[in-house]
Amino acid sequence: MSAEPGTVRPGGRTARVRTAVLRAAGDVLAERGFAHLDLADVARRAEVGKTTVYRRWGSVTGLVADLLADMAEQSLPREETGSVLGDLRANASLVRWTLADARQGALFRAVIAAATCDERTAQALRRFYEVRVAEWAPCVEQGVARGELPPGTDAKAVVRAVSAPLYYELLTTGTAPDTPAAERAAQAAYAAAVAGVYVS
Amino acid sequence: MSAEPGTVRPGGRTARVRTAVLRAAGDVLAERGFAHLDLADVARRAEVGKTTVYRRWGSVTGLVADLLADMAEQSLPREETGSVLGDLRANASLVRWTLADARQGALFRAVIAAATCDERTAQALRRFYEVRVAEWAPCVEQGVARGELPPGTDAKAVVRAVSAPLYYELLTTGTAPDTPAAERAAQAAYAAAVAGVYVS
DNA sequence: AGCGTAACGAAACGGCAGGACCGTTTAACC
DNA sequence: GGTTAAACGGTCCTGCCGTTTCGTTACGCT
Repeated sequence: MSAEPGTVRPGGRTARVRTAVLRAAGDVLAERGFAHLDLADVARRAEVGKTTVYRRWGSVTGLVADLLADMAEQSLPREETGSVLGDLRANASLVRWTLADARQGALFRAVIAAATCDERTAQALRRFYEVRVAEWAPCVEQGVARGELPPGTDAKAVVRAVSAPLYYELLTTGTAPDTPAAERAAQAAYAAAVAGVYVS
Repeated sequence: MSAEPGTVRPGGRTARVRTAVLRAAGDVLAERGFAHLDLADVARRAEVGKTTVYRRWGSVTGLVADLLADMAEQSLPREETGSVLGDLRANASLVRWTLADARQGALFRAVIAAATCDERTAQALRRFYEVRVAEWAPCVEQGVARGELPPGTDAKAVVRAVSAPLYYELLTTGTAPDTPAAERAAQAAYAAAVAGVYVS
């Protein structure tokens, strides 16, 4: 557990290797999918020794988990539109755009698949969503303060309610949701919140 | 493509083998998860030749797809409570119960993972949801007819809106949703539908 | 009941993912 | 700039997944 390679000596080369491998893994994921994610192939594309990939990441799920952690760091700041519905719309649009993106959409599908197999990946996924949800929760809290939503509304629950139908559509239809779907997701979450469904 | 084993001569032995293998596969999924689904292991548990499993199902995803198709056949009839909200509650409860069940919950996780890798499995999954959603859509249509929901409401969209947060919770937290979560899912879908979000 | 063949089962085979070994490079510290 | 060991990379290899082969069983049909 201790002495994870890459943590003791995070100098120039080590960081370069990590960057190259994660980039290559993203490429493979986007164009070939999770099932064809071969660590040797990733190593070849990254122009890195196969041994290194196996030593540092160990398995496909480990690599995907690290890729997710890397993505969690570069999170976009949320917009503020002045109203809850506007903010939820912005959030829905952001999620939709993320899922529609070739690299990110493929990554999410892969991550979800990997999380059902591997506990470490599942933890990474949970942490990612906690961060994302916590980031957007304030817009709901502001809405409560402004009197747009009933007091006691569970802010995180509302944010999750926006994402849920979009991910559900991605998984059940296989294609990323379109703009009207994002609009409906925001509207639905807003309507439910106004009705007091998320009052704890 | 033609001459799929098991279709030409579906007599006693062939059917027995299919039953035993599907049962064993469900057991392995429930107790070891999708990642550890080894066809040789399944064959051993089913007391069936390894060759047979590979010949008839070919791969892990193929087996999972068949398992899903088998489950699709034994669908429970929906309840009718007399009100849209009551029916949606019943639906949410059914979904929750399904996801909480050890065998079925594990199966769904596996199917979702497999669907992201394999196109045939993805098709099987879509067909399954189409059937399930179409089965529950009438309760929404009845609600429209009774004047509980605005005319022009997309019945299937409402039904999907009930399931979405439950599946989302299963995937992002790794645990099956609880009873209050199911209640919220039904309430939220109802509130959004009343607000006219799903009017096409 | 008896025949033909679809489907099953045991064992041997092959390819490849994943790991072991060991020499080489280079980051970190003085 | 010199030293140390952390990390990289090439090569070989081993174990397992999936396949092929061929003999056996028993289902469907008349």
